[in-house]
Amino acid sequence: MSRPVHRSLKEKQRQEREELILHVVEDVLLEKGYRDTSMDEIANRVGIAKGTLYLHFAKKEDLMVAFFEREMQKILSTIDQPLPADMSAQAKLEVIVHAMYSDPSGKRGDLLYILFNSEDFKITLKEKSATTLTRISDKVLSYLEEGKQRNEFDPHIPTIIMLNSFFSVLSPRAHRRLFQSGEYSHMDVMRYVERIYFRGIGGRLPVEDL
Amino acid sequence: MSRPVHRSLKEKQRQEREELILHVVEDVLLEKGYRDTSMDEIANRVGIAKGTLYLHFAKKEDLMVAFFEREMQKILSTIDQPLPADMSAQAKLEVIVHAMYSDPSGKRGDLLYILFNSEDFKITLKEKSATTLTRISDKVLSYLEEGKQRNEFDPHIPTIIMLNSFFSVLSPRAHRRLFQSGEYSHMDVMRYVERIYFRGIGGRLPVEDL
Amino acid sequence: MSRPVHRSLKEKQRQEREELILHVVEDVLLEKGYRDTSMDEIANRVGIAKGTLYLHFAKKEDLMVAFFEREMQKILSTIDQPLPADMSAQAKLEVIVHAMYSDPSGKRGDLLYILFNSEDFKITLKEKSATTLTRISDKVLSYLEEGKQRNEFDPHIPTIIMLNSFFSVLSPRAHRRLFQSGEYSHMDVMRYVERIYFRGIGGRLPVEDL
Amino acid sequence: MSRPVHRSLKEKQRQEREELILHVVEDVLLEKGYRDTSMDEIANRVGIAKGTLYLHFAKKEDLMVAFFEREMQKILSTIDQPLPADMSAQAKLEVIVHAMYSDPSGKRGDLLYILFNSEDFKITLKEKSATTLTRISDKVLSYLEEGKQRNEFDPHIPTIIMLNSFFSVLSPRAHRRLFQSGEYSHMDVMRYVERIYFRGIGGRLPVEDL
DNA sequence: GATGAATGAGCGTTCATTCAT
DNA sequence: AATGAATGAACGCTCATTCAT
Repeated sequence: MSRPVHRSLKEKQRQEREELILHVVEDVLLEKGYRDTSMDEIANRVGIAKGTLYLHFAKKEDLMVAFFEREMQKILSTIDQPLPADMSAQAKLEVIVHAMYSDPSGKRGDLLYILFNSEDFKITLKEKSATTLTRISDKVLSYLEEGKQRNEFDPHIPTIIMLNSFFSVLSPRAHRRLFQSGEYSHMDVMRYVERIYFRGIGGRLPVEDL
Repeated sequence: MSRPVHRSLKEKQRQEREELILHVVEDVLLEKGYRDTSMDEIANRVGIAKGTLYLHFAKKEDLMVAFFEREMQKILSTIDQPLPADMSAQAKLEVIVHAMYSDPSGKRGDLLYILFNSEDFKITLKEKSATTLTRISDKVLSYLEEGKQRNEFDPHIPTIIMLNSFFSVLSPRAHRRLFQSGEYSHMDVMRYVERIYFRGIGGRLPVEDL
Repeated sequence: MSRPVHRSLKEKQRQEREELILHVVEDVLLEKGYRDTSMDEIANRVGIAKGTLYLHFAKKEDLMVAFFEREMQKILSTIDQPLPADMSAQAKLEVIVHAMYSDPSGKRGDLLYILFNSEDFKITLKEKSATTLTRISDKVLSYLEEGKQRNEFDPHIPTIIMLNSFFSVLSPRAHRRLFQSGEYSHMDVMRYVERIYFRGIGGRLPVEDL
Repeated sequence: MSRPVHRSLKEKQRQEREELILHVVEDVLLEKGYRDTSMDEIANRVGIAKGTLYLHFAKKEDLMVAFFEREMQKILSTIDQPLPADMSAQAKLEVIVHAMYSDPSGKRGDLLYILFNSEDFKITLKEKSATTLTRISDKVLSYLEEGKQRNEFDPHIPTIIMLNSFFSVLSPRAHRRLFQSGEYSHMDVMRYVERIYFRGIGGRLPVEDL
């Protein structure tokens, strides 16, 4: 029975390294952006030879796709759970906002930002991992529709425009410097921005403001 | 006394060419994005030698900085005129929105988008041309403050957060596909997004919605 | 006394695997040529690890040398049997031609072709396995000499030139497309080419042509 | 009028260097074969930077195609002149043989040999420069047909097989070592091989042999 | 000043070979 | 003995920058 153990050990090590690689990718992406992230630098930082990197991911693009796919899966797994039917549409959307943007460092949001804005890469990635992205986007869309039907949100604004605004206004990249300077916490900033967005689409104000 | 004349003639030609170069940069940037814009292509399209390009701008980055600097100066010159004191803060901000994003083609907005998103380039650029950007930003900031004092806008939201949201939500890039698909006009989209933003910060709804 | 048995068992397995490897090499060589035959592919097709391949052959080149060496040994063993003394020199040479080039598929000829033409590889190979090649070549040489003495072949042509021409004109690779297109059978082509060669060196025409 | 002069000077230098590059390509190809000829080595031997090589030829393949195209054009220009109608077919073919294979060094033949045998490269090249190659081949074909009609050559042998044999038997690569060892001159070897070929296809013997 | 030929560091990718297990 | 993960030198190619003319 030593074989399976051995194999799963190897497999475990492999996955651990893959994790390590993806971790480094995250760092470098955040520092340098997509185009300036070189396979050499990733390999060096991981502490492996460049060839080894290619044992895990056959192309740079594959590596990046894997990275973002994983990132989006994390979000999806958080938001894919059914929410109570009596929950307001806004509350449901707030759950999604937190899944997407509320990690302590604010990295998640920055990465999504890079994903959505990385020039040429964007197109390819969207083709390859459209599914996961679409599923997230569809979820948001359905809650926005629901909110309009329930008269939570302004029915005069096209849902598709609400959807686009959801992703652009809530992206924390824009607000990055604020919580990096320490003036506001990441959480504070997100709360204010949510308030702007939801009031903007006709939603209610948080209780504390009444 | 022929020297000064000669020199200013030369100088005029020089500036004309610089204009031409920056014009071409706009085209190529919009077509290909920052990273895929090569010095070769710019020189070719302008009809000058690559070396000549480097007489005007010592580095690719300098060229890009100059381009965006000029772009922001255009905006600044439009919004720098004093507005009637009895104009509402929101109306004043709408003037700025239109200066920034409302050219018929939507090019301006796309360029600002490229500017704000061009990976590593962004950081450098902000260092070099912070002044102009700051002056635009200060203008927006002062109108936001004014609006809060006049009770047009929600005083509970920090102005700095309103400011950041102003730039992120109103960026038309996010909505690009919408008016490129023809579903909505550029103007329609901007109107809806403005509505979301201004209502979001506590502003009034446009008259038509009352 | 169990050791020798064990060892010879191991040895037998080893040789069987070596056979298997060389078989696979044949396939891949024919499909891809020398340079595009990778150690990875060979190991995969054999079903062993790449490291194991290197236990048998220390370098890619060694593997190739071994393969061609064996190929030539096969030819040698066929042509090494003594032929009837009253057989004409031409008939004897035709036996060799058939040993070298006449397998149903035409594979043998293609392999010799690859051997003789594999760019840099050729030189090294000739050094390492000159012996077997020389023995084949000597056989041909002796029959050519014999034919000249018996007045079968033109005594004015240096035997060494006859020898070189023997290998070049009879290589079926040159004629490959012909029998691959189906216009002529492999056998037809070989017969015509033999006719050209033997008449060329002064030999008789086949009976059917008289 | 200095401009045209200047330009043609530049152009001249450009062509001179292109010549130099193609010369180096010839050397390296003969030494290492197609696959082992690297752009780095070519550039180094020419004494220019790698990038400069790419100013002349956009891809390795283009460089190789250019090289072989030029080589074949040389042959074509020699054999494309009309020959006297009363010349025998064999004499006409001998003109072609000399054009193809009779340079003092025997390099030409070796290069054609590399061209015809360079594994993957062959296919691409044949596509790109099929025309020139076809024109040479057609010329040979037409003379062979002519010879058969005039009863110079054996009408029982298919012309296409004569054609293939023409290129394979007369390739001097096979005979390289002979004249490299000094035993026979390049010219001697070619004369003997021609004799074998032409007698082989039913042609007459040279006068000296009667 | 204007040119554009020349440069060379850097990129993503491959693969024969090694070596810890 | 057998494995296959790991290596790293080498490849073809690009492009911002320089510099002789």
